[in-house]
Amino acid sequence: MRLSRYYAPTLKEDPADAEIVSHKLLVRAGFIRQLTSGIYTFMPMGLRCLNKVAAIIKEEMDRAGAIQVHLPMVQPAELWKETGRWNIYGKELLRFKDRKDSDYCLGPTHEEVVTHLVRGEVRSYRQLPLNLYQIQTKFRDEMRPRFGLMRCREFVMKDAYSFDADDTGADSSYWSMYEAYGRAFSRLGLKFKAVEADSGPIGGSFSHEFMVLAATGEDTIATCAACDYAANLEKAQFHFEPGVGGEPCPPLETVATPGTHTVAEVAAFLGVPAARVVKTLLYEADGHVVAVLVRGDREVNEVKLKNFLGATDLELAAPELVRLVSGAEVGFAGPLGLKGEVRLVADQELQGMTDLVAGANQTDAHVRHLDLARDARVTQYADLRTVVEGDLCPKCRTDMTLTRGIEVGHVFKLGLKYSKSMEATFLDEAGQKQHLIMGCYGIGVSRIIAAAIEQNHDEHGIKFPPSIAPFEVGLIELAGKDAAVPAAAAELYETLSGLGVEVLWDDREERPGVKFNDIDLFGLPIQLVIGGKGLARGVVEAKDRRTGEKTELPLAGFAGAFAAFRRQVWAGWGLDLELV
RNA sequence: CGGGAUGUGGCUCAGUCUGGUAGAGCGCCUGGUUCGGGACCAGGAGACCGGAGGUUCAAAUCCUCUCAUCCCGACCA
Repeated sequence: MRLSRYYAPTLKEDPADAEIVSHKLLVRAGFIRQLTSGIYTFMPMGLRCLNKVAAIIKEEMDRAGAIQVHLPMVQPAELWKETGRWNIYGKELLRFKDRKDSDYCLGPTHEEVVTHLVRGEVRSYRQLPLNLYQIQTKFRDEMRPRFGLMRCREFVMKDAYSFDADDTGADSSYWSMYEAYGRAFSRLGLKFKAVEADSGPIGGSFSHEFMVLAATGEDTIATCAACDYAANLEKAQFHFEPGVGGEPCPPLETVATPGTHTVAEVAAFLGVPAARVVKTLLYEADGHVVAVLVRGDREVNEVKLKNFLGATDLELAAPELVRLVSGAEVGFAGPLGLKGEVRLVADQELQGMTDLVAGANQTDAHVRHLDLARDARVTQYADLRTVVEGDLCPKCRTDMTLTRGIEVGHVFKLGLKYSKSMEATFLDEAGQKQHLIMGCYGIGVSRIIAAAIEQNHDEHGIKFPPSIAPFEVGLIELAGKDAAVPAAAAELYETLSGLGVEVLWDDREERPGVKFNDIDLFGLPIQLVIGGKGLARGVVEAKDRRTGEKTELPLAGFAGAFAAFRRQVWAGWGLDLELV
């Protein structure tokens, strides 16, 4: 492709509304333009990149035995009412009416549609297992779209849905997708990690997220350096050593602690470590008030709490409710003397602890010398806190570290949730009616582009892994007055095209600096520069965008020399040219 | 949905406090000189200052309403 005739307008300055590097670079390099909040146009370069990513994912899905379909983006409300999600999905589901005043929505996901499709056609266990996938534009009316392609309202996603006759089969479908995802992300040139994820209220099943490691990630993951344990912080467990138990302490007493609302303030005021302060949080779980106790230096993990309580709806109690239940301003709630039916649960670390400080359920007062076993009526102890750096790995008891990640894939064993609500059944070998066991598997195709850039860039621009770069080679011609150069560049372009290499040929009448900067910005993995001086010596300059290393390739026998250089560039990315 | 901020040529911004009829850099067009890491000179095009209403002799500037975008938070198959 001749750049002079292409459409890839670049910008010298960062766009004002971009915050993170991938967003800035995608706009500057002319890959995308925002149309409105969370909705982007893919320009030629961006589209090529998107297609590259999609093609690799498609190949790996096909290899894993999934079959491609294309499901409608516009979906009737009836299907969503069957599963109850029409009411529970919330505002993220963009709803509208057609001319006949019927309700519709734009598909944020396609469980209803595939299940509907399959229940009409699959009747026998002989037709199973079945795995259908699509690569499609989804729409979720996010409250706060942000970060360019990272969190859009309109985005491209690959979603697959498996249907199995029995649990063993469903597990096997799950792990087959898990493996396919690993292969796909490797081929995409990403540094990633599969982590255990919360399976939510669907229950009983399991789930993994595929995270691209990057400091700007929206998720935090806990990883073990020694073994393969890795989990989303929402889900992360740790090895717990029960304490030896506290010494007996003096009787409970109430002390005035005026104006001390936070744990830090209370600890400082009373001169005790934060770990000896009990943090009491009041939650509303499905309409019931629950008081949750954790050590003052810990954070409640709401996912763990929700799962422990078996609640579908969990949120921190509003200030008015806190005042009603504790009889005090926010900041002074404690385990003793809460009013009404309040369930009292505590983090396991507090079990057996004595001589603690806690809120007194009176404004401006706390209690000290609290012995939970002696003074309070804790219903249950459980792991309710969020993992922190240095907690021990639940598998091998090594220190864990916390890192940031971008979720680019999620595999999920759904079980019977949709097949039951939508009556998707088949006849088993015994002629018995059974519900299909489902799994769903998503990959954020457009988000992968942003993730790849977050992971691979420098001050000059993007560094694309060769497998997803819009073009593999950027060919810069530096003509000057030398009429021989354009001709040589044209010949080089033909040679490379003949080898099946995609080349973006900068044939513009621009100064060299402009060309170098644009090609760096685009992030094409291989740069070739042909100019008068090199041509006179019979060489082209080649640069590896990732490392910045330059070498010269002879024009005589160019194909061979290029092939070697190319293989080396791919290898630098951990990619095998022949396999991709 | 709460809190904060911003809307001025294609892009990045100044001007707003203290009203007097719009400016810079980049980009674009023409000509010339340049030509291996974002050139220089000369000339030029391009903005009803997000929108509506109001105050005033006079509004980008002050007031009211409204729309849009971004940031923080809550939320998140």
